[in-house]
Amino acid sequence: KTFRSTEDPSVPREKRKYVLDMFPYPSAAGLHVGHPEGYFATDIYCRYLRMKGFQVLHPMGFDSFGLPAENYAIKTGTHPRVSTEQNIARFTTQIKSLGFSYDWDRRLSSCEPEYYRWTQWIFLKLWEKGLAYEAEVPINWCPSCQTGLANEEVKDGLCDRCGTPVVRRNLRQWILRITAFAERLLADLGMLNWSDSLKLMQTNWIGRSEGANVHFALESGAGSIEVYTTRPDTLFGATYMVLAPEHPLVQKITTPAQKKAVEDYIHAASMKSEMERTELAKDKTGVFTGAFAINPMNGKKIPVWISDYILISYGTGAIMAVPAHDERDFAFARKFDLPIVQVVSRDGSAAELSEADPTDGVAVNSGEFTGLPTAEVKKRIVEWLQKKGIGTSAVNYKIRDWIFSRQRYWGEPIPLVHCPTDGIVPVPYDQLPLKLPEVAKVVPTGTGESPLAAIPEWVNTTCPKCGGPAKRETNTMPQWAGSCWYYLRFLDPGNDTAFAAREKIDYWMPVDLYVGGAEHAVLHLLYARFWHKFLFDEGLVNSPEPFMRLINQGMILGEGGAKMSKSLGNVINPDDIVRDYGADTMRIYEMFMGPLEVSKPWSTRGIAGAKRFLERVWRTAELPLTDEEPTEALWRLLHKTVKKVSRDTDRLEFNTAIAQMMIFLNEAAGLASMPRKLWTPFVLLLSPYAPHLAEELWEKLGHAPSISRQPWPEWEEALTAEDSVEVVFQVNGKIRAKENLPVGMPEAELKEKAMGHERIRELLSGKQVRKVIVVPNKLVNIVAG
RNA sequence: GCCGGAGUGGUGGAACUGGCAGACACAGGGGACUUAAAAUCCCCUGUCCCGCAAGGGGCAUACGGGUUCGACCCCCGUCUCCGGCACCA
Repeated sequence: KTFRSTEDPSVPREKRKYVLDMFPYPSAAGLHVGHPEGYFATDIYCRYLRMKGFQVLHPMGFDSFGLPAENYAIKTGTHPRVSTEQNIARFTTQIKSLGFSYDWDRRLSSCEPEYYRWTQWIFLKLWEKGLAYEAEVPINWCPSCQTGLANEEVKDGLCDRCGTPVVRRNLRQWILRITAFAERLLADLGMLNWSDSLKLMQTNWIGRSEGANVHFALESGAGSIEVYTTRPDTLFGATYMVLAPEHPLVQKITTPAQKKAVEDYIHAASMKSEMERTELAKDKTGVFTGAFAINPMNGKKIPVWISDYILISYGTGAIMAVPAHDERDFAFARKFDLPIVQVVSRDGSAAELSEADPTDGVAVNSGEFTGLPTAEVKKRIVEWLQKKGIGTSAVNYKIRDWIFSRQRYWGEPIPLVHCPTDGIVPVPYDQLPLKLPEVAKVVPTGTGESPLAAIPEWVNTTCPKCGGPAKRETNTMPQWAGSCWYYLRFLDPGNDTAFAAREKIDYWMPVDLYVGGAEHAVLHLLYARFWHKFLFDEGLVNSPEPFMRLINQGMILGEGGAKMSKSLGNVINPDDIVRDYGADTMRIYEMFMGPLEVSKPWSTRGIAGAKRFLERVWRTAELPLTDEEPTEALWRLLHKTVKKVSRDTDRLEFNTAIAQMMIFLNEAAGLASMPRKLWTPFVLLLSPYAPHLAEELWEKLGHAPSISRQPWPEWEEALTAEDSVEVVFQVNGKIRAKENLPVGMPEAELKEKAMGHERIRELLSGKQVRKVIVVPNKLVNIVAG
């Protein structure tokens, strides 16, 4: 069944909602119970919104390019399309069995040519604007996956996908200039309704820092070394310098006596894997180049070293070392017996340091700046450097450009051609999609090149510009390319003249609610924001950000609280749950487990409880219906329930909404006959949560289908308020008595009631009343001693 | 190491803005129905102490302090678990 969503311009913007799930990668393992958790949440929310009169867009698709399919294809000698299609069919069946209200007419799959045509189109736009460039750079190479990886795909020196240690390898790569957007990716986090922890993760990943670039003249007079520092205030304490082994100056400045040692070191450093570098982080290594530079502040001669603790890719690839105030420099100085000079002190006195002290304080040993606080010294030294023309303030980011090419078959071909006369030439837009060549099976090359390189009929082509012989780019795009813009294609999936019509983008975008796992914090969620900002700059979309509100659903853990994993044998298959308990029970159970964002363990007992609740609903529905008025108490309880379920559903607090429905049912189940006036609204409240059951109950009430198109019930505020409350009487903050009193009793009267209470009088006898605090409708606290 | 988040009964969790801690469920105990079992329905269920009982009192939201008439909630310190980053100058 499809819940079609259409654009209706008469619907005001605030009555339209785009609610999106992260589209799944159709793995061979099939759906996992964790998958639907987020889908249930968005589905309940969408059903609720539709009943509240919203126009809702709620699509589903598949992120279907990727390594597992290709690896499986290589192993079995088939085509990845075959297993991908099988997996998609299985996922679709599974998803459909769970009762989601998706608009299936908008289904898309990122590996289909009609889809990746536009992924290639956007890539070409990036290339035209100079945001995609080719370079031979040392990259993270996974020997098992036989492909390069982006920085974001390496965790603890291991391949994020297969856990193999990553090695460094120089390869020609296509790279996207995400760093050009670093400042905006950071600043615009402010406009997003995302969790603070997620925003912080992106903030840290972008890693902005402020400091200065400073030139240190070489003693030989042959130029200078430029460094980046966040602590220009410690310039007086710079007692040596260090270059990254790959720094271009190394060759120029190394003295003949040191040449051999330096070359050996560079060779050894280049052989180290990411893992080795990380593990050896504590033990510093390095070699003296034989050259010296001059500290511009005090004119002292300082030695220039090389070490792999300096990264060529950050800042200028060179540092001034201030061992007194930087841990790494301190360790290095200790190891190689280099001088340590304190230039910042907490109390103004200088003493022997036993470890680096990076905290702010007051300058010491700093010439004219001595005695000034750190912040002031920073400012003045940068001014001084600027005046001298040897330094300037600077900003740096940790984020690197995005290594965008993969040496694999199952991805979008990069639509560029290498021509001997014209260089790099784009495939013309009217020739997109540039389709993957049909192959019987995928064969890895083993050379670090894509399997596409081994298909001469495909590689050899003609140059679109000059018509001469040329070669196709053989790298493909990474898994993340397709997910950078799929939310836009959902708006207009059949469009063959644009990735989406502008009026549809204007109608729906940006996404109002986006739900998915937290594992994409610095991958998909960063990449998609980058592409979206580019499209925004090009005037192709209407918003600077794609996802206004984002929720990360918590993980569903195994029965004991451990992560579900094949090796532990604690994986729950949703098919079994649907078969044994039904989709509605699974929906209710997963939503009742706890807050959406929190990780929580699966419980077979718990799901039995959810089933019991729905069975009880069914039995209650079998009570004879009457048109009589319900009792006052039940009528009030109903209004309270409508209010609470509405409010909680609106806030995505489904667990407490379900609890309230249980409270209502516990009362209503005891009746001898059921007033329609009571039961009809309850069934409506239940319908987003248990749509199958609710649909049946709706018909049982004598209505035509479908309940999903009925208006959401209203409540009367007056009926949700009690007319009396239990007011607590405290003596010195301890509860000593309670009394049922009318709502709204004035403070003076409450105080009188409390003071007059027999038990309170007893406790107060012989004591002096010092103070009485009255909180209307809540409590009276008598302070006495 | 750095940066986050969390810690509440036997279990999952609830508690809105600092105002009755433990809603709702699960598990457990007792009872009804039944030849019996399942299912269902009803009652009890944080913990310790006093009391035959009705009842009363103490202690309890990781731990130790603080602010407040009053703290799961705010502040300081400690511990544990989870997540992220990790030579970023």
